[in-house]
Amino acid sequence: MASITEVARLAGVSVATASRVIGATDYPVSPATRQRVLDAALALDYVPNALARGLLKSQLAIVGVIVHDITDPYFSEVVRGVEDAAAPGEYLVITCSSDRDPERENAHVRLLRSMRAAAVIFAGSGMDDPEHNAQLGRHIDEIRANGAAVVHLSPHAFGVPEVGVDNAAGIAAMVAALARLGHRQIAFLAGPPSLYVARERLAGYRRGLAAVGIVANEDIIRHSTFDRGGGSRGVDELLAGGAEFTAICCANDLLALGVLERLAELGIPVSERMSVAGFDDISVASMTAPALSTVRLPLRELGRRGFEYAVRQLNDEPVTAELLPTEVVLRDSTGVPGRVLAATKGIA
Amino acid sequence: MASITEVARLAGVSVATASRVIGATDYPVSPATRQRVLDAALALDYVPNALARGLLKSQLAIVGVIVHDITDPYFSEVVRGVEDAAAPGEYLVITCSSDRDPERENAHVRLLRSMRAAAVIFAGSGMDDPEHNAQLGRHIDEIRANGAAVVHLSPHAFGVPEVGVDNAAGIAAMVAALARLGHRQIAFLAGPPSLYVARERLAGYRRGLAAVGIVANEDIIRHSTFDRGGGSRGVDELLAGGAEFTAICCANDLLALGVLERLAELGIPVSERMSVAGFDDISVASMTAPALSTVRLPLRELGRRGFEYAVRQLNDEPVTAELLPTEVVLRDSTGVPGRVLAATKGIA
DNA sequence: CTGAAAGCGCTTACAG
DNA sequence: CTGAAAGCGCTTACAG
Repeated sequence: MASITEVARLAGVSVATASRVIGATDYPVSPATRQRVLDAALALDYVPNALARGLLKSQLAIVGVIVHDITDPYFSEVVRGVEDAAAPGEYLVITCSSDRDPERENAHVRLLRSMRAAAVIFAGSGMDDPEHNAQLGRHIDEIRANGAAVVHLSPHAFGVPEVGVDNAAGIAAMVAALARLGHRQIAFLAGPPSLYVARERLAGYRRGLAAVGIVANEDIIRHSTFDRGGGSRGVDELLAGGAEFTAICCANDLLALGVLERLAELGIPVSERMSVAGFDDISVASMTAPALSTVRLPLRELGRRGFEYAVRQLNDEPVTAELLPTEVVLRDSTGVPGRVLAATKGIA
Repeated sequence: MASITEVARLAGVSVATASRVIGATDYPVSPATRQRVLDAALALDYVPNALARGLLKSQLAIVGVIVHDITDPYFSEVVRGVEDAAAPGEYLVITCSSDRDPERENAHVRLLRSMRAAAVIFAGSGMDDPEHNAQLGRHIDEIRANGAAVVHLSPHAFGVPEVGVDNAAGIAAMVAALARLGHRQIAFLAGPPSLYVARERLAGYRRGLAAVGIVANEDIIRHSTFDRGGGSRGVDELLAGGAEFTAICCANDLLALGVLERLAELGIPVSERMSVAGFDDISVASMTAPALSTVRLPLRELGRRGFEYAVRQLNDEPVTAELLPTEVVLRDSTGVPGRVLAATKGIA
């Protein structure tokens, strides 16, 4: 691969001059000289060595995105947003699936530091794990001290996300929608208790209930993993619990998908006998049968804004945390409990 | 961030010695000295500068994966496989969503070259676009000349994938399965004609038909985009065509998902009146209603093997192209045409 | 407007 | 076993 030295030689100028036209700075170079350098670069198919440049600036034009799992539609959507925002500035994006494993997350962040990534975006929620957070905090301090940006898109150990979503308000809005349909006994599948985002959503559920004057029944609130399996198991636990409920509100869509599956296996018709609501509005949500009612999160936008926030930080521009709006999307998995129940009886 | 110079100073050794213990080479260093360097590195939270190292080797421990769209489950699954295989060797993976746009693809590959990526994996199929391929070919030559690896996971302009899947055999197997169910009029949604992988799959369809002695009816073969919209439009085109068919075989799952949606809108029951088959077995395939019959591709394994192939190339180990097995998975979207048709008539 | 030179943080012959 | 020094490919004061 041709280096700038060869370009300079071919153009008959010094490397300093070559660097000034390649670097596209506003440093004055005579038009004739500039053209000769450009011609030489083209002739040699010159591609600047980003490593050399990065070594000098102690920064590479890459942004790392730490996700739980890139195959989880929530995260791939966020990553796509980051990619889209990063492309114009010629940043490349590195994805790191951590599986919420502190070891993996640390290893990735360390590698990102070693490559002097310009920014690290934590797409997923933090976990309540003091030891891990201490280590993570040290990494983050070093990254920032090095002039790179750190952005969180979900609640984490060190506070509020720089760019996020109002999880509590979103869930509360769904609870309100369910209540408006007539539901009073709304179960909640809460996700992992150690995840800050799950805690926010649980708080939103309680707040939503309180807002419509319903007393929370702890027997129909279940913690779970944040995947389909958790939803499926949640249904079994709820049913085994014996308490009555006409709707299951889930802390994310993956749980709701598992609930839908399990309910189908059990022969319990949705929404006739049971309403089911998700949260996130991942792309599959509209493709299930019945189509899932959920709360739409502007996932791609979240990624995009997250990157833009990072760039502003890099440029020392003023930044303020922002909260993106959520929206309740009622599809076919939710319905009126009373009326539909009657219809079911009629059939049976 | 501490540099190796500071580590050396703190340990009271030369940078050469420090480098030798940090670099974990087998170069002999006395145990006592080694320990002092290790202690110093730990005390300073030393993270080696990958850019300096990369500048020397003209190679960074990153692997770029060019995908069509990271939010497409096919690709996120492949990327996850690459990530999993890359983690032990401390490689980071860069994802590039090109949207099958030559400009974007070129820009990404160029950036990957500028960062001296150790490997570039083309996850998606090549396109029949001579101008673009010429440019791409130049990039690939340069990358390889630079000692980096290039791997294709799907057919491309320059030949067969280094690690791939037998698309034609896979589709042919599905056609055989459909024929075994009794279908004789099997429509085919073929995807974009310019995509090499789509051509392979179309060839597989023809071969599968021939194998069971069915003469292909060109009226029920339609090209399309490779997304849900293409499937939906395909149904309309097929229906408008007037030719009879009892099954729709799709060149990928996304098309099949669109077919399922459109058929549901039209009130045509699957599989009672129409059998639908996909290809890829992306995770959603098992979650649709009815669950999609499809051909399973070992997507994650494809990514994993692709990376391993790249590593072997980097180490100058002997490599041979490999084809991963596919498997027909019959779920609920396919059924016997005759029998079910009769049942439908009985109801109607 | 142009160029010579220092230096970013490493690794690796080379010498001892 | 240890260290001094060159050099990877750039950018950027500094001098002219």
